[in-house]
Amino acid sequence: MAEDSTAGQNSADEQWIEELLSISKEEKMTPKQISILQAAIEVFSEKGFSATATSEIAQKAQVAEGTIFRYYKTKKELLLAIVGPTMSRMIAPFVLRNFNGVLDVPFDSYEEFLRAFIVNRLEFARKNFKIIKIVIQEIPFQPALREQFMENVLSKVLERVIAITEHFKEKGQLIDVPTPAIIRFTISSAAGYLLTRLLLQPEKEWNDEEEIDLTIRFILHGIGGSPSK
Amino acid sequence: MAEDSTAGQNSADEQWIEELLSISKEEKMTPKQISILQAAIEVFSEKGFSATATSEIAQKAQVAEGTIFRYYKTKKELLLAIVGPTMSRMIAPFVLRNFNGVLDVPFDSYEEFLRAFIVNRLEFARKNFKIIKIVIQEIPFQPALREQFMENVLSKVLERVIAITEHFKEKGQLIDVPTPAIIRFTISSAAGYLLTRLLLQPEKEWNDEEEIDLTIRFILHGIGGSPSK
Amino acid sequence: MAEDSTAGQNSADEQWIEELLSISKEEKMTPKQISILQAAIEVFSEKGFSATATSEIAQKAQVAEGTIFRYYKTKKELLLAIVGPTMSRMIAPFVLRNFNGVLDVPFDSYEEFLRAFIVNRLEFARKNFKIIKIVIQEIPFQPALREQFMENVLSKVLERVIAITEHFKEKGQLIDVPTPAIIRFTISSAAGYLLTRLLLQPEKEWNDEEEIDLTIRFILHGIGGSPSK
Amino acid sequence: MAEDSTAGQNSADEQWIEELLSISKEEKMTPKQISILQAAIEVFSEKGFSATATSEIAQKAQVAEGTIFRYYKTKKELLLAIVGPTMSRMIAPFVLRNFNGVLDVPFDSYEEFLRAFIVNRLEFARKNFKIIKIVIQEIPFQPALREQFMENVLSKVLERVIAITEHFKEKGQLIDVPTPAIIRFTISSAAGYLLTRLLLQPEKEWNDEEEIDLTIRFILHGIGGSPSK
DNA sequence: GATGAATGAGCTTTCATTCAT
DNA sequence: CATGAATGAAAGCTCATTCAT
Repeated sequence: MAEDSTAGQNSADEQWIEELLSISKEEKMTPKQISILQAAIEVFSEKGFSATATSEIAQKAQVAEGTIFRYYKTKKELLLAIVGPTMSRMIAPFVLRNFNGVLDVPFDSYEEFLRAFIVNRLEFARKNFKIIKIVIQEIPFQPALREQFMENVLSKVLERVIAITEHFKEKGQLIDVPTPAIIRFTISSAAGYLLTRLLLQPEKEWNDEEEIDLTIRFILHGIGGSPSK
Repeated sequence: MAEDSTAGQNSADEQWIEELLSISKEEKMTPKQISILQAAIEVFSEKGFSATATSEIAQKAQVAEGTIFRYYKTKKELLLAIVGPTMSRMIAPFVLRNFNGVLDVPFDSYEEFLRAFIVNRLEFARKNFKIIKIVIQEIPFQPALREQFMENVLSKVLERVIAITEHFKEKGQLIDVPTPAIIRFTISSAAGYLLTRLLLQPEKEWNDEEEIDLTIRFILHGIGGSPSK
Repeated sequence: MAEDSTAGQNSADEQWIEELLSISKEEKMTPKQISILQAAIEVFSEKGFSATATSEIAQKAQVAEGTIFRYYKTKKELLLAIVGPTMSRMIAPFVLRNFNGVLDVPFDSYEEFLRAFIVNRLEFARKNFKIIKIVIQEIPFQPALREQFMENVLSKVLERVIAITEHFKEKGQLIDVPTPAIIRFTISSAAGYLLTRLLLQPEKEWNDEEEIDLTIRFILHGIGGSPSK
Repeated sequence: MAEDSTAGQNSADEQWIEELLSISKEEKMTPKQISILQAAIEVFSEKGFSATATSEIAQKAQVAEGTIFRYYKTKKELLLAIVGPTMSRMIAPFVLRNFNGVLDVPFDSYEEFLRAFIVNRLEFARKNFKIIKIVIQEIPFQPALREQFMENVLSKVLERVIAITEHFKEKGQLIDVPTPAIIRFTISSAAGYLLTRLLLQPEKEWNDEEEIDLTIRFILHGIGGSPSK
């Protein structure tokens, strides 16, 4: 329905709703807490974690300074509260289909997988742009974050992606190159598009479908011309 | 050989110490100033600019805190003094050969260009790893930095790279895909290798020559297996 | 009687505590804020504005240093908060009787006016001695202060005093000398008494009534002996 | 002589020359030292002693920072070096004629004395305006200064002025009022003119001769009209 | 729960003073 | 003599955190 399709195109500012929903399954959040998180996401992504004053978050959240510390013992804990759940959801599409240990690859071709992967992560990145920016900025400086990322995100994603890659290698859809390299090529190319699309030239008019097609074709066949022929 | 030609380009980068310290160009730097810069690079890259206390820089540089401010009026000025010259040197290999407006492409094949480019930038990134990390971390938050980067680095590099790309497109060595996309694919793939190599898995034993070969082959021909068809 | 009428004017000044603390007018002040102001007045008048450390104010006010800056964003703002209201009250007796534009001179003789004026300002100066000292010390160096003084205090007082002076000149009670000179003579003589009384020889035993009588007689008749002939 | 009278009208900025001459009798000053003093006078009078940085003095004097401390061990010593000699010269006209204890009053009338006194001190104040400003500003805060002023200046001047006053009281030229009061009246009136003339309205066009006449007439006869007569 | 006044450690920056050259 | 690099104590100010209300 129109409802749904437009919902998919929701403004980036509403990213928190989705986030909150996934949290609300665990614990209820008060409106104050929600606006604290909203404000913190806003200011952290704009100024960086260290350069952000809790007083500014409080002001933007229309909340007393003390209230922030009622919910989150320290400023760092507030950071983790924002970034943790989003990191979990980064891997959702990879683990969802992997439950009960069955290695099932629901794609007929690597191309199909690639397209689903890029489209899906583009959507995710669009919705969680600010939080992702925070994650990337702070991972180098927050050991807790890096550890969580390595253990809960990267390793699980890799595990899954390795399986998929080798699945298609066996099917002959991928050339016989070490799996880590193939994964690196794929992710580099996909991430290159996402970054250009959302960060470097966000205001440019993009034809996503076309660009994704180009990107996939590149991943599969490269950019080398065949003049020899 | 590619080895030699890139080595020739490297020679510009090899002066990095002198150039970073701008000894050969503007004024001499005192040992104190040098150790301030070194300490600042160390701590900024380790903790981030905002989270770094000038007192820590002073301590690491074995210098009184006031001494820092004799050389750099503010902490931000110190940041720019570190980052500015390095940004200039990021583009050195691109502008060097572009002098007097002649569009000369000193490579017979795109592959040759690619190899020279990757080898050269890998060397540069290895030597300037910490500073590059600082640049990447602070560009989103320091308008002065972003502006300088956009105007002095990115635009000049792109201008040159566009010329090179279209040169090889005309020679039929590259497929007929919009130039921006080709550049994006190339840079994504190269950067993907550099990041993995230096940031994500720096401790892994890397066979650079082999990996660069793989990466170039990927850029030119992709990872799609042909036999499946 | 002069006594009564000046007492009536004094009543405005007698509220100095409340008024300085602006309790009756704008907002309530906390005890901490009051003791900050009191400590600041003390130390500023004793050491001068520039030579006063905020840490000393904090210590004297039994308050953490940060608390000062909760109430006053900068040290200079604290100065203005002390000095501003007092400057306003310097002119109170002059504007009070000037309401609704009517030029009324509630004194039968210049002598009566003089006595009321000197008594009233002596009282005011006695009560606000330290603040006045601060004002005088800082006016040459604080443009904001000087401007405020010129526009809000001096011009209004002069306007009123000119009117009074010309009123008594018309009545023949004052000789025909340019009004600015007359005002200068009067204020010099009155201020000369106040300064000697409060600043130069504060510990001397003063018979104020007698000295004021002498001063008024001087202003009116000078010190020239008549028998010279 | 013409020499002398024009020398008396020297521009205010050359006040230091006169000062230096009076010092040079004791010890030679180097050009550096002179420009340090000049610069210090300038900046102290403009910003106040405490708010002045020695670095600014050095800069304005075209001298290295260390040079200042070669001549004056501390910043305060520099202040005293400026202010001390000038204070001595404040009393010059009073002590000059008082040598060998003879009480000689070289004036036939108090009026004559007054005129000489005011003209002379106006000239002095004009030449030493900036230094006098510094003296007045810093006396409240520098005990050393206050002590020197009290002992070396005020007491000697008073001693002399008391003698003069009583001389003319005996001659019947002054009314029989306590001498301290008479002195106060005289000095207040004279100082009132000097301050108005040099500080409050320096840019106004003044007819000094006329104003001094008015002031003297005021001191002697007051401003009271004689309508009753 | 929610507040926001209060804190004090710590920040960046200034500055009088020293001293090797 | 003169310099100016170097110092480090102290300045003004910020900010994460606490706690009485």
